[in-house]
Amino acid sequence: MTESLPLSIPAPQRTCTISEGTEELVREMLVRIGDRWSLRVIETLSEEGSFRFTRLRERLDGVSQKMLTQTLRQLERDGLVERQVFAEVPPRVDYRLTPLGEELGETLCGLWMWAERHLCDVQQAREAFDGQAAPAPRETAQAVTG
Amino acid sequence: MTESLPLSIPAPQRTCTISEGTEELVREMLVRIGDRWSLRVIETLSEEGSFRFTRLRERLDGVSQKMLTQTLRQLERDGLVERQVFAEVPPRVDYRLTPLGEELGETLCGLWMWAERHLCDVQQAREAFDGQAAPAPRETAQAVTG
DNA sequence: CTGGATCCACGTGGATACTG
DNA sequence: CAGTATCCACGTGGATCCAG
Repeated sequence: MTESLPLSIPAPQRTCTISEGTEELVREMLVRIGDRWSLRVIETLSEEGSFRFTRLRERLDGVSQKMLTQTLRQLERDGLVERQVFAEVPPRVDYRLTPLGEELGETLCGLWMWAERHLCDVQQAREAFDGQAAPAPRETAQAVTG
Repeated sequence: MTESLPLSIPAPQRTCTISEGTEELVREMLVRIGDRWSLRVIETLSEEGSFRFTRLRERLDGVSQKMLTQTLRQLERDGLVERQVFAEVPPRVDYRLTPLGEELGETLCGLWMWAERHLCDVQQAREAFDGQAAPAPRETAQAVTG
């Protein structure tokens, strides 16, 4: 298990060497894009470029106005999404991914493919876990004798 | 970003659109490992192999007993973490990553490196966003004169 | 059309007490 | 030592109303 440290980081290139903050940021980003809508926003914008508010909301069928606004604000704050406001009547606002957001989307692709590869594995693991939870007290189910 | 990817990912140009269930699973996994402790559990187990409950809890200083148990259960349910119960007194339980969990950890490495590369970018974006929120009504900051 | 503000339901995480 | 159960605080997401 020491042949490859998956989560250890080789060598930072940037001047901001904050190994501490990196873990924090990773978790923050996971939480951020793991919320109900961010991932779909990134996916949609990544595939089809620019979207205006209402059009985007239609695409993410089920999202409330508040949540879409909130989601877009958070993504914008992290520099992942860019807002372009047109001084028109009625108001028009376009949203699109920044280069930073696009790169994150590409990075997410690795996770995407992991999920695709192991979708069945996870589902089976869950079924097995849930299945053995009911019939037996599982605490002693696979107890090892020495 | 093909040169820095740890996995043999074929350089996606855009978000890879796959099946419905995959997106759901991706979001689930993001939420799961994005919670307060899962990422650290995976990281710790990935780096140092097997851990028993209390030892692991010491490592994740700050985690409550309930949350560690809950976190481990969820990871176990998804087939990412394996439990080994010893029928001893006092009780002993060892936790370690499954191959599936290790592969996920490796996949997460891509995200990790993204965060490392763009830690400054994100921080600056946040400062810029928060900074312009107060002084100006930002809605008309980059408005287009149509 | 865009989106801020408010009220509310619910899930999650933490502290504590107790069990095997 | 490992784990369950309970109570509680808080954040998050949704519905709705209101404003530019």
